[in-house]
Amino acid sequence: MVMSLQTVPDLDLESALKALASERRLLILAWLKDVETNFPPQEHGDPVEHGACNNFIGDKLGVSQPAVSRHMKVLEDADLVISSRRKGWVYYRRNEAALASLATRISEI
Amino acid sequence: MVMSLQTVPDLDLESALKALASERRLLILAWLKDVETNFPPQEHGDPVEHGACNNFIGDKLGVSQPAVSRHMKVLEDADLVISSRRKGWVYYRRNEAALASLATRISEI
DNA sequence: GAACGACTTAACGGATTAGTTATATGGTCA
DNA sequence: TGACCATATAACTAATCCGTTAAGTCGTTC
Repeated sequence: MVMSLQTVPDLDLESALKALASERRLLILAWLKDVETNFPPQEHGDPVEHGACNNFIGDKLGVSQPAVSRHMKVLEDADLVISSRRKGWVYYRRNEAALASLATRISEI
Repeated sequence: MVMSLQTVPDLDLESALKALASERRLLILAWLKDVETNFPPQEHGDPVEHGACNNFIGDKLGVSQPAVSRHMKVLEDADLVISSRRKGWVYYRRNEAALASLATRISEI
């Protein structure tokens, strides 16, 4: 797949908007802006490089683990976060390129 | 209520996102960018000043009249469109200030 | 290889959303 | 005033969303 430096052409506007249209998921994205501040220290997975792990997000969100899993799947399916698996944990970080592209697309609505 | 020239401070991000997270409503907003091109001529209500009337939007959308009414209510409740009543018809136009403000808010997510 | 732990999937229930048709409501105009 | 017409509301149904608990999967680690 080819993409330019500025945009993420195959970003699905409607699914991205649906993913954002949730207070909990907006919270998660806000927390992921500063993983070191918003989450406890992690043994594996650098907070800046890999993000925060599913488990910690769930603790902070105050919902069950399956609920977090699904929220993160919605965000990942919409390409707004990127996951990486390390030593049994799943870490999520923001997809800044897609988020920037989404903002541009919305400015054209 | 005081608002600056640039932003709409009381814009409810979540309800605006929920309002946008619908293919039909995205279509409506796109059509309202150019009412003269996208809708038949109207007797009352200037297309540029007042927008398009509920009835025409429904025809174009291909759903029942109550369905349009509710879509427009969602958009209006989210402050993304502005309605004006004239001679029994309701016209809707885009709220460009709110849409611009929303784009800014989303660029900060 | 067996136990453990993080995550996923399944199954269920309640709330919301989106469509329909039928029925008000209410302003316009003869 | 009375008929008409655009819109709004009501009532209902189907689909989706979001939470839960329980069970399954799979890699880690001892």
